[in-house]
Amino acid sequence: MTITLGGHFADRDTWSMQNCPVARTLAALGPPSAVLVLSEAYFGTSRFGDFVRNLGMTESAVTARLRHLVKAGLLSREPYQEPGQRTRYEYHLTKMGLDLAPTLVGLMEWGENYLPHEDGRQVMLTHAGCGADVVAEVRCADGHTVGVGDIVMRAPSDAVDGGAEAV
Amino acid sequence: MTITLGGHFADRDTWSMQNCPVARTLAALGPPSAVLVLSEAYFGTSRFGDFVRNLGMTESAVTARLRHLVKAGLLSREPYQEPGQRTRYEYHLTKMGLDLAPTLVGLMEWGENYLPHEDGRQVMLTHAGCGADVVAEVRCADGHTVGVGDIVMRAPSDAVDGGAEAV
DNA sequence: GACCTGACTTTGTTTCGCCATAGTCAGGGA
DNA sequence: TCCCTGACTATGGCGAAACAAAGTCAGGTC
Repeated sequence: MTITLGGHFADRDTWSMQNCPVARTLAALGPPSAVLVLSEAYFGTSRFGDFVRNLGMTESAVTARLRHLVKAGLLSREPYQEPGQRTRYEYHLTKMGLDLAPTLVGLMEWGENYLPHEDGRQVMLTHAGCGADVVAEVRCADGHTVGVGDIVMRAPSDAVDGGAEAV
Repeated sequence: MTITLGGHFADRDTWSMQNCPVARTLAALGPPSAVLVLSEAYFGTSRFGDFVRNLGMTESAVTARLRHLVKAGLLSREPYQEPGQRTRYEYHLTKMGLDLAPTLVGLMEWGENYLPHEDGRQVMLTHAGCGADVVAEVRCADGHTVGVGDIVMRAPSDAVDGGAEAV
């Protein structure tokens, strides 16, 4: 079961993965440790020392990751100042960073479902509003849950053609 | 806006990212190139030579990535034989691999939304059943769309307590 | 057995990322 | 200015990953 390649993408041999959107996103993110830094930001961590302590990474590695994520626009670096102390900076998720929520939630759920901690599941994500379990899903704009086999990949111009066919 | 840390996770200083589910998933996936290999499998590619050609990676790199993904259970290695030819192997997504769809779709959408190709958006994912656009979303079991700020992270035992409070 | 060739292994090189460690910078207060 | 210390820089070492290139393996057919 795979994504159906339609229109422009129907012939797999005629297009390249080079510079595909997934690759572009991965470049913006950086190495796996960057994903962990981003996760940490999702958990509310914003200060340098806390990232270092919570992630168990060295200061130089955290510095490099944070810098890259700020440059990529996923985090913003904002000054703060405790009374009587110097100006420091916090790292906050930008809208760009927040929009990776399905990806992050998907990674977390997958890990809990397939590679649980030896003591079993450790993390539940729930909806503050209603208490129900939270997951990342693939859906369509009409609200259907879409399996991989029901996904069609096309070019924007192809989509227009598809609409014409529906008429 | 971040995930709310509840119950067991409320005090950020008392738990560690070490061996968290996201980290476990990332370890199972491997380096960014492994994500591209997995994406390729989502596009329907299954044969060694096609992975190599479509990804523009060397044979040895593809070999290493495929082997790791098979070992992690995301891909299965299945024999096939064209008439008059030797037995070869195809690499197919397992259920474990398929369940990373929200993550993969999220990466793709994010890339198209924030880092479009110079010629603009290249990829549209649509629902074969109704033609509507497909996206990865964070939702709760009751069907609500959940923003990051409305996500509560708790331990499974906490969730039980939460239920008691609701009563 | 020889041949074919897809798939994989090996080797050397380069690059990158992370670590440990030492040192420097920066922005306040005293 | 000095002191403090959070944040960052620099350096050397190591491992992983990817590449280029060469070589080997494996499962058929003839």
